[in-house]
Amino acid sequence: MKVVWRWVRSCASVASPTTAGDETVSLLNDFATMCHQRDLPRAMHALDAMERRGVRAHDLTYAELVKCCLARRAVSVGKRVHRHVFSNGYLPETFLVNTLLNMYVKFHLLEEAHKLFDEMPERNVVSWTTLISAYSQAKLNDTAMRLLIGMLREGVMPNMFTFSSVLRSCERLSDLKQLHSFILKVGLESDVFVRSALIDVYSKLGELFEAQTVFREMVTGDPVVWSSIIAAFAQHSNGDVALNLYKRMRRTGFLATQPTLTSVLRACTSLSLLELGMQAHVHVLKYDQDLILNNALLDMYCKCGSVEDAKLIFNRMAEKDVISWSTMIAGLAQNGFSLEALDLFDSMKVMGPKPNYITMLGVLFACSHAGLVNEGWNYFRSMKNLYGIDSETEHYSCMLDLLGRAGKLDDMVKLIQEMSCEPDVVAWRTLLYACRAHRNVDLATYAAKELLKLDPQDTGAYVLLSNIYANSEKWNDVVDVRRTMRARGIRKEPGCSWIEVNKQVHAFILGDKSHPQIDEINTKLDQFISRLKGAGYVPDTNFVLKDLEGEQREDSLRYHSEKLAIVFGIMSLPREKSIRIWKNLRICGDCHIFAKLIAKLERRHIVIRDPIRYHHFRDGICSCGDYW
DNA sequence: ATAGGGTTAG
Repeated sequence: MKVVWRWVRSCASVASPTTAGDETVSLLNDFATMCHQRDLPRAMHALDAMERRGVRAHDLTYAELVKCCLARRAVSVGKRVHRHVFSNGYLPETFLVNTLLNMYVKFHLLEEAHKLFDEMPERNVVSWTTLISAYSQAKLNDTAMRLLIGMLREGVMPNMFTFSSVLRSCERLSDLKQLHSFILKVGLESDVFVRSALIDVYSKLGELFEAQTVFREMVTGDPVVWSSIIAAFAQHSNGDVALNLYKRMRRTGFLATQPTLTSVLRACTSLSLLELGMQAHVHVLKYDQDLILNNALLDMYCKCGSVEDAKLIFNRMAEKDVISWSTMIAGLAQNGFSLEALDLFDSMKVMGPKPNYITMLGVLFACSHAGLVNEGWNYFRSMKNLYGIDSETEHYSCMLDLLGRAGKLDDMVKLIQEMSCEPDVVAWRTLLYACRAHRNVDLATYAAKELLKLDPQDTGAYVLLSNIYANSEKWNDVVDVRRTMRARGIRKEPGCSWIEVNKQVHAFILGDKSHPQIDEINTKLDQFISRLKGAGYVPDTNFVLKDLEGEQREDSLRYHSEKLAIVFGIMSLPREKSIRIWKNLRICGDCHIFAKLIAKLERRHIVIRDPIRYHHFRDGICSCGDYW
């Protein structure tokens, strides 16, 4: 192939300025000047004249022209230059073809790029890398990986550019390990682009430990490598590690950029650290035009239970995309403002972007938590027609939740049967929850069995089933379930509540007495309980898992972690501050009543965030309307 | 002539 290529090039008739006439010389000079000045119209005019005379310019000049087309986003002009460059059987230098290749890639004309790539007689590392990076960015990962193999087969050695591109197309850990050792062998691991890509991909494949190892081997500090590792931990619910890394990064002397701040906000969000999030907000103010950063800020305020601040930001944002709207709609719904969420969805239909399937999850959630069964059905049924959104399992789960809360167990079964996709763990679990709330033991048993078929390790299924039996006093069945759990080595996750006081997080775990002030908290809790009992509080033992009687049953409720956290909050925070608690399990009915009464008794605003939603307790009532 | 980090739901 190489021989033919040289031969063709030497035979092509090229007019060079030294042998051509004066007019041709000035024409070519003009052309070169236009190209360097990026004057596209006049350059193309000169090109017309050159074609009429059958002369051509130097390949370097054409490359300038192609870059000019790229900058002006002139697709058809670019294609004309492509034709001209290859006219009369002439084969341009590889760097010029690479420039054309790059142009097609940047115009997102992948097919054209690949066609040109196939026709190239000589392909160097830049040609391969340009194409690989194009496929990688288009998420056509298989093609990108196949191209890397083709490249190696032709004996072209990948460089750091190739690796940092192709790594992002690595979907299997085995491939990644192979690539990684190849990178080590050729000594490219110290390139900062390669390092940040390695961290990214290990993180994407859930290998945080490996990501951290790659990070630790960094010698020369680099802001993007820092940002990659911080994002890795923030995205995998290791908010505390992410925040510590961020502190270290700042100490090392790197400034907070938009991506790092976004990850910091996400970490604050997952840890419910409103105070710290507000501190980060101060830094965000520098970048108030950054859409992604504003979206993260919006989410932080919603998730940390401060909808008012979220609304202020939402209304002030100059640019809002589908994520901004979805975040705000879901945020309102989760905080108990379902009707406001649906109003916002109405405005979105008029003046916002097209809703996506996540937006619809927020809308259905709002209906579900407001008990709006008919509205929910309407939204669910019209999704496909109005917005072309297919119902995924998540949408079915929302609908099931809606029906379950409304006690429509028969409709739930019907919906599960007509699902277009296979019912998943969440669907069965939702049915199980509804059966508990509405005391349907037979259906519950069926749902639990289906659920355990899909996932025999589902702790929740055993606990729910056991609770349902306990609620209907079927103690023998309770014992059975617990025996199965023990046999399969399954343990109930202990209830855990956290509260932020003076920028420090205090954890309360069921049965754990390690908090330094635990005695004081317990005494205070006893006082509150007797005062509340005087005011008519009756502990609701329906939520006790154990087969115990009287005092003891009441006792195991007494130590629920959220009660301890509430009492600690009342003790440590001034009255004007909201008591914000987040917990790992859903709040039980007894703690819910307790929180309502204590909020009234102590004139406090209490916010409890569970894995699904928020409860704002104020003056004896909760924003969820006792419906959760 | 070719390469990097961030946001909604689950």
